[in-house]
Amino acid sequence: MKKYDFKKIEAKWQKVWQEKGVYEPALKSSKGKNPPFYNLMMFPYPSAEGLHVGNMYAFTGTDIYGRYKRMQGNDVFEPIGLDGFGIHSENYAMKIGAHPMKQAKVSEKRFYKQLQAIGNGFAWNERLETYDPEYYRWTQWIFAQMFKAGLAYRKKQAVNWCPSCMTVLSDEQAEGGKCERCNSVVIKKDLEQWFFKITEYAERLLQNLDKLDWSEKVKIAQKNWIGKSEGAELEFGIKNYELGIKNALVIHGVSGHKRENWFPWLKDILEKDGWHVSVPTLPTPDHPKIEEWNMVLKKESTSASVLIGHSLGAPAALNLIQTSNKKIDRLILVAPVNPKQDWRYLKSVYPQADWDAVKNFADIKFDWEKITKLVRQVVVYYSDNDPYVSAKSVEFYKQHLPNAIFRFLPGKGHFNERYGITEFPEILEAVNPKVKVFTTRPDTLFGATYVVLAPEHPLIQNLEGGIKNVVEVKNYIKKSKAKTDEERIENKEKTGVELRGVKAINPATQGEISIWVADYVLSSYGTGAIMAVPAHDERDHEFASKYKLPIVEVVDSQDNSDGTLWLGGGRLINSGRFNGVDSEEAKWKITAEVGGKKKIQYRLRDWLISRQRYWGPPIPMIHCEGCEKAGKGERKEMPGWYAVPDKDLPVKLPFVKDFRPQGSGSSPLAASKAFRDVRCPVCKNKAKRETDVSDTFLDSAWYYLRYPSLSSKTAKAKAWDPEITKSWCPVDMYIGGAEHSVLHLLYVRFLALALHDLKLVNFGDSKAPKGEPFPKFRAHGLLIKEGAKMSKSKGNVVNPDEYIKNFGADTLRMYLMFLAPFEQGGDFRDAGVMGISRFLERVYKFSQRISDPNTTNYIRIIRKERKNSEHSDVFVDLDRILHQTIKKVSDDLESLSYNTAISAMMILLNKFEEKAESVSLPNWIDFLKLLAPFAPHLSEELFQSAKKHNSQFIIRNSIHLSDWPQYNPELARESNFTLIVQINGKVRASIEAPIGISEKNALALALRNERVKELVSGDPKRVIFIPNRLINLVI
RNA sequence: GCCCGGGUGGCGGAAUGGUUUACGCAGAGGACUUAAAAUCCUUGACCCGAAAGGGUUUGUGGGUUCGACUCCCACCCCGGGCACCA
Repeated sequence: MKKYDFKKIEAKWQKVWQEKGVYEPALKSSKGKNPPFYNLMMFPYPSAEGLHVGNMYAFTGTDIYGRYKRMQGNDVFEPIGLDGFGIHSENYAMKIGAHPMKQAKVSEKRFYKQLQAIGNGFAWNERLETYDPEYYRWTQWIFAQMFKAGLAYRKKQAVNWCPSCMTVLSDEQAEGGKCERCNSVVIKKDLEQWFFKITEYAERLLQNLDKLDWSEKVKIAQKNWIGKSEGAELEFGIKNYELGIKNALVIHGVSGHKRENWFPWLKDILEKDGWHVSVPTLPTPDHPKIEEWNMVLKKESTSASVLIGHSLGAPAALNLIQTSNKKIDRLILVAPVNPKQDWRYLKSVYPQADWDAVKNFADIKFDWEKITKLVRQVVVYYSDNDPYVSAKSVEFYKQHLPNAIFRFLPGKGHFNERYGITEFPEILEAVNPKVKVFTTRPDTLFGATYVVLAPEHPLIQNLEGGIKNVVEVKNYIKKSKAKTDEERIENKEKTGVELRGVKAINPATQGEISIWVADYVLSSYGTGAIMAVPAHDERDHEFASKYKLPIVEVVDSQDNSDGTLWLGGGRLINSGRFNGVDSEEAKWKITAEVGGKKKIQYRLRDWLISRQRYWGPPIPMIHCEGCEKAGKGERKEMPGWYAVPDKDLPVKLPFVKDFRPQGSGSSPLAASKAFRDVRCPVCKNKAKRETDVSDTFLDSAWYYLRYPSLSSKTAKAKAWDPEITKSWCPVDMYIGGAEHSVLHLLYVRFLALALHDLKLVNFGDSKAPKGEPFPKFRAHGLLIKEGAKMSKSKGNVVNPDEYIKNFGADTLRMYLMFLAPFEQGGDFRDAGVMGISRFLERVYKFSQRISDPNTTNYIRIIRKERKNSEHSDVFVDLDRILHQTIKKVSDDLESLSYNTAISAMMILLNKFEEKAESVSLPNWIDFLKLLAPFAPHLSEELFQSAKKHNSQFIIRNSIHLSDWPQYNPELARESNFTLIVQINGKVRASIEAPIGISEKNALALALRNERVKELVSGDPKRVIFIPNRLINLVI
């Protein structure tokens, strides 16, 4: 008898399959006979010595499904490639002291060899590697498309920075605030970064989830990550002036007029909020005389607490203050002219005005000391391109008003209509500051006893003049910004500082409440400010308790018996307590009453694309300073920026010797002048290349689109062929690890939806919403080893090569699938491998027995002859269990319940062995077909040898291209079953009974049973009969 | 803290509200062998019992039901994800 020589068998068939192209689908021909089925597994990243058994687990599970689909008559496409760009591979190269570009070639060879060895039905002609310039050319092209569509932008953001490795870290690498590699504490660093606007797609990404056939836990993870909350945005007024009179006076400049500029806008808004605003037209706007102006202004100013002076109105305002000798809360100077310095100049640019008159203003003598005493706070707005105000003038005011707040707003010119300034929110802020908060519980507004701002909140700077403890506040902000994530996590105790001297107004109660700055409020979520309701929010409660802030409970209108305090005169709204009921009605009622609005917030942040690393696709962007200055650029809002033209792609990653991350916060590529310095694609002057590379997740966000088109004629000219994409996408089945639940799987979906909106792809049928790349996704579980997590430090990492060498790929594949449910993951135990090894050994032996004419008499019996045979009962039996197994295995394959499918095959083999002489060749071939997806090599070998012994079965060249066994319910039907007899719910007997027995007959049968007779006397009180299962007698 | 997933023999794990423990591993007994390995056969939750049989048992406690691993409520433990998201 021959031995099961798996080494020989596996090598032989792998070669044949590849030569015959068994796994190559008809990608290009649109008239492929079989329906296309795109079966995809997440491709591996080569960041270690070789493939991990976890990869093997995932790939095998996917491959089995693909093979099943192929035998069901689909044209299955199952490609493989390497996600070889990125930090994982770069770090590995550094670790072993290699250059990533060279190491990539080494890993490539090794990984493909291993991938070959597991015997998957990969379409080897369509491999791709993300570091191949022919691939990343299109990754860059996609980036450019995103930029052109306004979906890529730059902003400054604090990123994770490891001071010891001197590099930026991704969030995944900065786990728990510590560097993954060197364990040092990660700090934050502000850097200009590229982002993709994934937040714009938040709602669609969320809505579509319901229509996707995905593992539930992954959908839930994505939902949580997107983090939609519905709530309200409410405005709290701020009182930061001592005089408390809502009365403002606006003073225009030369030829200014109250109907011009932002004056009407400001007046309108302030008056709605109960202010009195006067914007007088001064008597001689084109021939300004200070005496005349003062006369008019004095009348208007008697009750003003805030003075606003624009242009020449600024010195007018200053003069008014010193002559009227009255206390003023705030003085706001917008583009303040200094006549002493500017008048000759003014005359030259605006000759129609009477500038000799303006000269009068130059003679004003300012008593700076007096002014400073009379005005509590001065705010000055100025810009860089103001033709009437020189830098010297600004300097002049800075010198004499050292305590004023100077706010520079670039590009605003002279702050009038000529520069598009008809609305001026910054000045509104200064006159009448408000703070917006986001809350999901507006119904608790009556319990809001203080307001908290994030340290980065811009309002703090605005209020500076009114804050009495500015130094303390500034110190706090500095400290919390320097805080590491680790400190924020470990130092759970909340800290904060009150902004003394300013108060917020609770819009429901009109009561004054304190304002705090505290780092338990995040600047990146909502408005960066909250209303604190300590009675109904644990975090606020903790903070309020620590700083002795009032805690006011909002109670139900039916229940105010416990002496609850009230702000705002005891208005009651319907609301719950700490974790109590909150009614939707109350929420929106109060929101409307205080003039707030409904608001939807997402937790999702924009996708940070830049990496200051070497091993990735260079971001294909060019920055031209000349164009920026001229206000030119590919997109209006980003002057100076151009995408690299398509014809210049790819921007090849140069080989640089020192690829290690720099300490400077820029990529190692920045050091290469040859790479960095380019010509502007538009003005042809000197310009600079972006030197950051893009995130690895961008590489893997579109690979599935490239695979089917790789061997088409258009592969060189296009990222993908629209025709091919249309027939092969979306992916029919996608399988991968749950660890990619949020990042990879969300990025791919986002990019696909964006590409769909840009009309760059067009797929999606009834299976899923348009543009969704993966209508069906299943997450596999995690493998552990002998009850413990696999890790290199423990030395318990399973090396798949070893098992393939000792037991064969088929055994390893099958054991991996048998040890636990695929989607759950399980425990790899060496002892368990033996069980499968034995099973395949037995399969091999049984096959030998069938093919040996000396040991079997009935092997060639076919159906017709069997009917009259003396063994016909046995044949019926065998057919029955075979067809039951066909059903079981088919159903289990569909639901990826591989472990139970294998167990069913074991049961079948046991039965075959028991009745070996009666097993027919067709029976046996059906068994082999069931086995084929799991043990592709062995089943092929035995199938081919069975073919030799009987030519009457039509067999195509490979078992993997043969038809899946047809389930016949007639043959699977049982004739008898075990009737369970229960008495009072307890099993007392089991009797063999025919299927379909009636209740009456079943009862009679039960009562005839000896055991039952002993226990039952007289008629049972009640009989419960479950057809074909049990009968329960209640006595 | 929140959100998932799970808790069944010595172990990995099966089980449309209907015989708990399929299949496999380990164990015990036997056959073959000088012997061992390999292979094959038998056995196999626990307690009482010589046996027939009886009782107990799916993390804990309750509930619904003729009947609960399965459904409901409360709690405990383990694994994973998110984490000051207002």
